[in-house]
Amino acid sequence: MTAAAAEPPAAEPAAAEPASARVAPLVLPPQYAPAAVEAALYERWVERGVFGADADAVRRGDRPGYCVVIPPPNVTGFLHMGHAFQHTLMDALTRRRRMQGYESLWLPGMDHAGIATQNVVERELAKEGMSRHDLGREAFAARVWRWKAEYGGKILGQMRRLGEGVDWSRERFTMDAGLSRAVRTMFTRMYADDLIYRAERIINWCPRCHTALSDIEVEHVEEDGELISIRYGEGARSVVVATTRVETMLGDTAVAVHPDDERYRHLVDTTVTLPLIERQIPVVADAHVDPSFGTGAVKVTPAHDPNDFAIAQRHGLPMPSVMDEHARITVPGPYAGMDRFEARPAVRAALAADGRIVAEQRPYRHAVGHCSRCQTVVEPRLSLQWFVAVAPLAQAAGDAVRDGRTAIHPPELAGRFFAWVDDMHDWCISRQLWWGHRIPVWYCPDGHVTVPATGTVEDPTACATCGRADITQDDDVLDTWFSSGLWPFSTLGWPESTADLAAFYPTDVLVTGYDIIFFWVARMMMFGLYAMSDVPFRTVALTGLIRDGAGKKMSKSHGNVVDPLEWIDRYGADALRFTLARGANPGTDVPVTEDWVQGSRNFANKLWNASRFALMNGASTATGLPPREQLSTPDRWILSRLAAVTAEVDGRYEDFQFAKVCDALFHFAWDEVFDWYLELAKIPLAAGGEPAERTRAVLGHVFDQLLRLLHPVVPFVTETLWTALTGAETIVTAAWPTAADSALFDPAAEADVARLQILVTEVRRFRAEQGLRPRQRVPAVLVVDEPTEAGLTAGLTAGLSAGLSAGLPTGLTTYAENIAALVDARPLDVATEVPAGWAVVSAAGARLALDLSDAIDVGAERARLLKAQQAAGQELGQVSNKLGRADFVTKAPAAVVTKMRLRQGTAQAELDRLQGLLDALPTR
RNA sequence: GGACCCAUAGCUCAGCUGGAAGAGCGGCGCCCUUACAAGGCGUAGGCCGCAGGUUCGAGCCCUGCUGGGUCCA
Repeated sequence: MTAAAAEPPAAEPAAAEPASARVAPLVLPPQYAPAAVEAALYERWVERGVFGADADAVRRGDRPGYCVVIPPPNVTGFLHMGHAFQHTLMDALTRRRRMQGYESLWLPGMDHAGIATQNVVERELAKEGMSRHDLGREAFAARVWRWKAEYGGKILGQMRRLGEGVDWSRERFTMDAGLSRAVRTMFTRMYADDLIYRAERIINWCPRCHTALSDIEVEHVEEDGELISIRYGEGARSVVVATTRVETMLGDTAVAVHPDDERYRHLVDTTVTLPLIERQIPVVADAHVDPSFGTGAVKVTPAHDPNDFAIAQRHGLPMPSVMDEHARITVPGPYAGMDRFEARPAVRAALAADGRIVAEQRPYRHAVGHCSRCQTVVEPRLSLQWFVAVAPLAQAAGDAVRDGRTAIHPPELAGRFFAWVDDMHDWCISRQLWWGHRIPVWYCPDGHVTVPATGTVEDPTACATCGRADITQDDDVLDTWFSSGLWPFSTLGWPESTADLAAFYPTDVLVTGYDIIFFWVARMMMFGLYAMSDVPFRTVALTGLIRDGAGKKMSKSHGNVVDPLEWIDRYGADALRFTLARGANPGTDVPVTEDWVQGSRNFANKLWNASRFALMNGASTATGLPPREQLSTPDRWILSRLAAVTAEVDGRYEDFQFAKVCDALFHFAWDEVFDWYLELAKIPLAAGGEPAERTRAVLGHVFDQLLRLLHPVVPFVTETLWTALTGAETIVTAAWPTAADSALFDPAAEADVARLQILVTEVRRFRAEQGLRPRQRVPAVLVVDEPTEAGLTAGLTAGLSAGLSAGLPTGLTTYAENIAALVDARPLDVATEVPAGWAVVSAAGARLALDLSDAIDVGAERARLLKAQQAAGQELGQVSNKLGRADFVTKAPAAVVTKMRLRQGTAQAELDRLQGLLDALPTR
């Protein structure tokens, strides 16, 4: 990497001199070196505050507001490919809006990740031979804060590497004072509204983390287990039940059967003997038992299974716990103190010895819940916890989507959302941790509960019921998600009514993966609607999952995780971003491999070199576009195409079609601007004078607009090139191109260039098939039937506009020199007849003859023409067949029939053309 | 077990309300042409998973089947 690359050329006073006088200095090296410029560009953006959003500007009505909040990453986390993916999309959305003149706020921050962070710090302590209990609660919390200051939030630095245009002045953390106040406010308000309650329920317990987990913190994994069938009772008074967790039978308090099940009717309301324990337990009839599953009888362990708990509640059964917080057996006797996984075979052996086991199925595939933080098998456990009564909130969240206040993109994934909110269990929000927002509830020794009134900041000092001063606060903290759910408004200052809230709430878009729709969407929706009486975001844009090249989900367990930073190092942030955005079809998964990133890097480099060519040839935005009548056909063509692509890109952004945005820009840039317009521009640039000036202006305009259109996705390379082209400060706040200028649409120019492309392509193909070396120049003539203007030949040989043609399509004769250059023919002349022995290529209504010195491969050419003729004949046959059917002609829409007739004509003409070429082939 | 999504070129995916099968990468051939070999030019490759149905017409709509995937139990 050169010094020139490290110093972005933006500061050059490019526009100061007349464009014609500018001999562009070769400040740009022939290869783009992202690593040399990215960090400096990012620092400059932040220093200049280009990402800062001004709420007052929105309030004053200067600019509309636009806001995206980042679903807060975990303070212990690092940037993974999924982040890079979603953040790229959010960055593109907010950068485009910023360019469109919105006051665009992209708000960053992190959540405190209660379990994960506590685990990290506890591991640290363990290395010092300590536990958090040795430190005590306050010292432990202080230690976590210290850890955060030193090691936490690595991801924020990595976000800079990716080029994320976030407003760092608004960075938030869920444990900050402001957000903590939001949590306290939310809790107390919901408590007052009876939306939060405390109850003894079966919750998911992690025996390693020693805390309750919510349903979504449990991951179900298919595992090979065993299904053991056990006989309870004796003889006619016996029943067989099956279980995968034999040890829980120590806590059984009943056997349940379906009330209509004839097989067990005689047993209902009697008792059977529970083996090993030798306790009589009742047989109860419960309609929730599935008579077709297993034997139709189920053992009931109320304290260790949610379904059994429900049965026990309905039948007033006792609910003894048989395990402690470590999942060790507490039942007195031989198993006391055993871990559940030790007790399992021990209990099974004892049952076997007792002749109780009637069947064993092994392996038995079934889903086992694991702690999402430490992968320990979760134990359902009866305990006293705090819950959110979600029914009314979930209903409101569902309704907001149903009635369109929040749109889900793509719409077919809305079903996932409804499936979740329409069948949501109450949410367990208490956690037996020391890191998090402590539950704002106090108890007095008499058992009274004190919850501060909403809005009070101070902790209570006396029991609200009896006035006793010796009250103690609940030991537990709130689920991290309780604070993350407030994110879209707590970060904007809620519960204060701030300028930020007024300007930016509801936020515009939430970008997240369809796999975790319930995490973010459902909870933020519930809380936003409750606290703000409005949805937290207008739109939810769902992305797919990042997969590896083989289509496997990227995950640690698969061992296929790629660190995005590595690819940024190797190929640049823009290459990674472009790859991810280009794969982003709404709601579908994105496989990424290094090949793709390489391809994107190649594109950035191509853009770099094309821009470099333009700059070296004096491309400039200083003069603006010349008047239309001075523009050449290629000029008008590329401007027309630019207008069309601008419109397309704009439209695709509105539907979150990032893949199509990128694809449209990729093809426009490479296939049209770089491959054709630049080649066509070389002629007037070489000619100098007015044509060169005109071309410099058009080049300047096209690159200016193209770079702007690309900027939201590839910010670094576009910033570098655009500032070099325009001499302006930064592209970040440059105006977003609009397609409003439809005057630029020019179908005639597009048609002319299309014909030119067809002719050139045909000639190139012919040359290649004839074995001509790419740079081998051969004499050629454009064959015209009847030159009706005397100036034609003169005009062509001068390489300038003859402006007329006979037997040639408009514009083609004008660009004889272009054609000559494009097909490596030299010189290109004009004649009315094909010189004897020359080969002829005909296309787009023109004929071009090449002097191959009688050396053409007649056989090869004949074979190709025959093949082409066959294809054309097939087309003609199909179309004619269709047109020959009365059904089609009468029932198909007129437009389709017309189109079909047109195709028929085209096919016939093609056949004729090919026949002409065949006839003209030497017969040797 | 329940629900949803997917099946199109060797690979990964586009294909809008049904009216001539597309891209990227990879493959093959020729070129180091003064913007670019991270490049240029040309080119091959597809009973659109299977079986029915609707329609003048189906990659697209309907039914069933098979094979993948995801989420929830």
